[in-house]
Amino acid sequence: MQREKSNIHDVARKAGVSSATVSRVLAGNGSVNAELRGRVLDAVEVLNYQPNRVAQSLRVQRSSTIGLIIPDIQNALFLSLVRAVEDCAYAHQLTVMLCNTDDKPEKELSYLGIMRAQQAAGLIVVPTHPKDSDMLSPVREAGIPIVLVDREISGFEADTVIVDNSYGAQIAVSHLIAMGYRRIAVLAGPQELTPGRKRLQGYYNAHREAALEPLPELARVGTFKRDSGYDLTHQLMSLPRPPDAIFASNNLMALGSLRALHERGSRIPDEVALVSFDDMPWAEDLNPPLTVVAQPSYEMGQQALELLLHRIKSPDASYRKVILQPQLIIRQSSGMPGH
Amino acid sequence: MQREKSNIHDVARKAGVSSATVSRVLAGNGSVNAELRGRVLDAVEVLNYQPNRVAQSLRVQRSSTIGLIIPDIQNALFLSLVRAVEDCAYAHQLTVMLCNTDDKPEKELSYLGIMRAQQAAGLIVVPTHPKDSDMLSPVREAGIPIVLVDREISGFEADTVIVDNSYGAQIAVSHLIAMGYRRIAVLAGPQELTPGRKRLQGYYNAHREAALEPLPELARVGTFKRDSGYDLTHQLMSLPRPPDAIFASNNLMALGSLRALHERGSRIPDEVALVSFDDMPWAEDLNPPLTVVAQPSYEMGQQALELLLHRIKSPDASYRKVILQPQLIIRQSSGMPGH
DNA sequence: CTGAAAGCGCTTACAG
DNA sequence: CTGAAAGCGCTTACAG
Repeated sequence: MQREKSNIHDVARKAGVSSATVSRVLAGNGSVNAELRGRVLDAVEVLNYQPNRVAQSLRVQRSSTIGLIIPDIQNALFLSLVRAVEDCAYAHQLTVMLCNTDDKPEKELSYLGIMRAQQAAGLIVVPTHPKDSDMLSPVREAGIPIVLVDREISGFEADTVIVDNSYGAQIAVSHLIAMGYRRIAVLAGPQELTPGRKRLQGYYNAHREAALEPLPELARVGTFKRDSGYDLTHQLMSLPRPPDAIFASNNLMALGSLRALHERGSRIPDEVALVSFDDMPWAEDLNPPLTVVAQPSYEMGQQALELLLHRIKSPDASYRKVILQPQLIIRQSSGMPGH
Repeated sequence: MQREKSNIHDVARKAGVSSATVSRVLAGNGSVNAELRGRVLDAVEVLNYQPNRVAQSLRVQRSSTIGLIIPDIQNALFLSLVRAVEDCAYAHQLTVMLCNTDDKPEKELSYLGIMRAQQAAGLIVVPTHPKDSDMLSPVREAGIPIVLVDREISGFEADTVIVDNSYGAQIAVSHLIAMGYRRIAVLAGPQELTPGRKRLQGYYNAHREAALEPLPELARVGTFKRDSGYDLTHQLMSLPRPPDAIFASNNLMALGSLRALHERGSRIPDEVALVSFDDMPWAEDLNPPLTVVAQPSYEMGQQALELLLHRIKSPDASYRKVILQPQLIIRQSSGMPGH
């Protein structure tokens, strides 16, 4: 049982070499005589030595930790994203620091400071606010690469991974139109951020394409939260002429909407259809199974980490934007079995 | 725009004091003359100085990061746990490193090594294997406190947060018995770990209490995964005399079971009831809304962090075990509307 | 190919 | 109350 932690000098002493040589062997930098290398490796083995990452980080001025700054892990989109980032990071010997902002700029700012103090190797961030550029820029200028996911920020060019939001919303709504629905409501997200705005645009685009006049009272703007979807749905269904279909702009809103519809005893999709942006692993088990526009969230995480790794290696390369295609998955909440 | 990162000496120079004084002011250790303190604070402000956490960690031989080692964040139980730990850690100026083991001992071992190299302030771990003591002990002996969550490990006494698993399973199964079900199947988890074992015990206890003979062919042992719940349910329902109720030992198994039942067109709960261990935020929106035994998972995370903080402060205090009570939440999957 | 030495940015006895 | 100095464990020019 090796109680005392050994450091590089212990290894050096045991192997009869200098600590520089130990470092070279372990890092694979520079060439080392085969015999010395063998002695070093033996000593490492015997002492169960593992380099101290903190010391390494201080010395090279960069840690092997990446910060993952997202609104909330309880949102299925980010859940899958987190898993992807963690998987890829693990494969690259990086660790990930999880930061939930709850979409609050002050929390984001706080985390940004911590990540900087922590010398993060890089950051993957879902910005909380259109003006995030002000807090993101100093961090990047301090030498920490940043890749943006899900949302774009004006005045802050950066490596970015997004989904074609307006297209996604459009295929969802077009599908509803094709199924015969004509009074389609939209539960829109915040219009300050790209996903909320683009998805609402997609909703209008689908109407335009079908030469349908969108009904102003059926377009409601809320937040990407469960409660918002819940409240908005109750409002909508209390209208003198309620909608015959609802397009929810994200998974949380859809869940809230579903809850409200169940409370009212609305039959889905006979009385009102429901389609959601974002897939969830349990979407098929909901009542009824939910038609969704799935974002390739796992892939988004993978791509984000790849962009980040590339940026770390080549700080001056030009920025890349990866736009992934969402996909319509038709389940029962948008069928019209009664027709 | 402060491009260059400033260090403690820059601040000291600007304030006309030594770096030791700057350190004292910022850390709040030792008393510092009010005027000097003011000058330091001003300099910090002007230079937008933030102490380098890596250097701090190296110096004090302990980082302000805690490692959270769980099987899989996609499991609703751990999802909520992670959120709780992150919230509390944030309140205590700690960051959390997320590590998914997929219940693979080799991944756990690897992460343990990394956390050690990272000088983690402490670890919250859901052990993957009954023999985990062998890998956990060296880490603890190296000075990193560990608190166990969800599972206990023989030969490794430690601060622990668990739920009363056998009680939870028992109230779930007793509820089914009370509802009139008599052929109750159990989808049991791995018997090597406490949750799987205790929940199966609870299943038997409920039968004993009701003076009912459990039917051997209805007790199936699998893994805590979706596929396992799915496969086992298909097997069970293909029996000459299938069960009239199923108790799933965790949320993932329940989801798999639900899927299988839907595929077979089994009517729930008329034909077969389903009760699950673990609540999920969307359990009420499933088809049908799922009766569950809810673990207070958020609270488990809070408690775990508290135990850890206490352990860090008092390394030699005696170990504490927190046992939380699960709670039965009756929804429609266990009702018998047809009777 | 190898080693002695400097230094990353802090904190904390130690001395005054 | 304050400062000079040592040292945490590494890596990497630099010299040989």
